[in-house]
Amino acid sequence: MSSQDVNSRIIENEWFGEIPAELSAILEKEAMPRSLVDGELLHVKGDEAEGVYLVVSGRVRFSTFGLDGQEMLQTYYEPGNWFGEVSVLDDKARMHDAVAVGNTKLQLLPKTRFLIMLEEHPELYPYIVKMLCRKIRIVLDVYHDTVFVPLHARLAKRLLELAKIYGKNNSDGCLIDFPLPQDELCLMVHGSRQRVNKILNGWKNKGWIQIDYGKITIIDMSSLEEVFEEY
Amino acid sequence: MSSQDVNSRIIENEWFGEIPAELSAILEKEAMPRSLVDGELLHVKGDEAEGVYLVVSGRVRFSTFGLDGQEMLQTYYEPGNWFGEVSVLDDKARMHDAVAVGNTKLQLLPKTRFLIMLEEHPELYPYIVKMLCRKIRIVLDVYHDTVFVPLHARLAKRLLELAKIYGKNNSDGCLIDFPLPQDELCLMVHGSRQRVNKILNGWKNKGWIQIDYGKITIIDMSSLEEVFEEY
DNA sequence: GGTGAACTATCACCTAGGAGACAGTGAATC
DNA sequence: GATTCACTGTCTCCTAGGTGATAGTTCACC
Repeated sequence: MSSQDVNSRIIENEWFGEIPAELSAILEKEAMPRSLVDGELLHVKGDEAEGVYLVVSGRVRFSTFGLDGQEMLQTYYEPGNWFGEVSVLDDKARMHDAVAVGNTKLQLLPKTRFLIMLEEHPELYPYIVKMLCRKIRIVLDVYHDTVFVPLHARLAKRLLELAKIYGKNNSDGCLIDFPLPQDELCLMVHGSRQRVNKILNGWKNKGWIQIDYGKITIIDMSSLEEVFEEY
Repeated sequence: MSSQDVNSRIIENEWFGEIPAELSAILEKEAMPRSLVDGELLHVKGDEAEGVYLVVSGRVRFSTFGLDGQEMLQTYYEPGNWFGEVSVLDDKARMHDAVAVGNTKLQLLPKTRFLIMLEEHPELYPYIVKMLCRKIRIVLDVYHDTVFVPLHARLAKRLLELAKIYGKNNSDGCLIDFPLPQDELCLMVHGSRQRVNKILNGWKNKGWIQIDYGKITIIDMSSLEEVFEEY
């Protein structure tokens, strides 16, 4: 809805930078390295939490599945992001499947070490709390959208978000510099490939976007913004 | 999905009891009374947070709206519950509309007082953190359901949850002792009145539930459980 | 005990969007 | 430069579930 919301999901992948030096120092120094090959499963929904992970290189895909095997892509974690705190903080099962995309290096800070760190540095709590609040807002926002906002508007919104995270401006417009086959986009907005393709082509014909093999370039941002603002 | 999940939304309305005596003492003593008449608006989405509220009597309805005015009911807060922490903790806008149902008495603990209390009692942080984690899990779970789970299964799930919260066992079965016109149920599961009615009548004909004016009694819990476990 | 408001029950119809099938096209690999 | 595979483009058909209209019930209140 508001352009404020548009930013929210992006920040999710950026909060690592906000954190006080202490925490990132501990994370980077004390964590144990962990390597995954392309497609390797880090954990599945229901697993117990080992700890908190920092992505060093590669990418981690976070998703859940319906009973019919239908996937819902939650997010990707990129180098510099970290993830997995919720299950550590509340000592409950993981809520997503996590899979490496490309050969991936992580740093694992074990659960107990993370919790001890919090005890030793209670001044970190406000940061943790703010992060959790942000996650609540993000999820509520996405939930709201999937209930109220039609597919084409969700798609527009998601493209704009991707552009903000991965966008590279070039002569044609803003290229989303991320491997983005349309199937992938479908999983993000939870629509069928056929529909998503049709909507994208509609926009292409209007000159709003450019579609290449595995790449999308946004030519007319403001038209896309209108699409979801007026859904 | 799992019966674990079924409980999750209930706990949301029960966590007040888990909180250490200090916090509830402060909340109950230092908060300022606030009275609302039936239907009175406490705040809307986008408002700045005044503080944290404790429900003393009456009920508060939390919901959001789509552009077309379509309502989505998030939850009710009952006497003993408190709400509104997220916006206080992260100092951002409210995410829901809050409306009094029936004449309602609240206690308001102003934002600054709440934050000072946290500074003075950092030992409360773990509780706050766990509560936020629970909220994340609840919202993710509901989100997952609305994406993957068909209406009839969501409805079954919701009825069982309501039965756990408001259920009173009597000779017929488990009466959901809460003003529950079918429109209300529709807002909760986000389905149309006609569909919900049809599904309910299907179950009535199978003898699983009993439908009265504004009341539903669950006769056969396990059949309803199967409905959403096998959706 | 009569009237109106709130609620339940069901029609018939409509629409968004999912599913299957299959053809075309770029791109990677040998 | 031919083969294969991943990806895009478009059909056609199908289904879940929304909408509108309308009638019957229950209740609350005068």
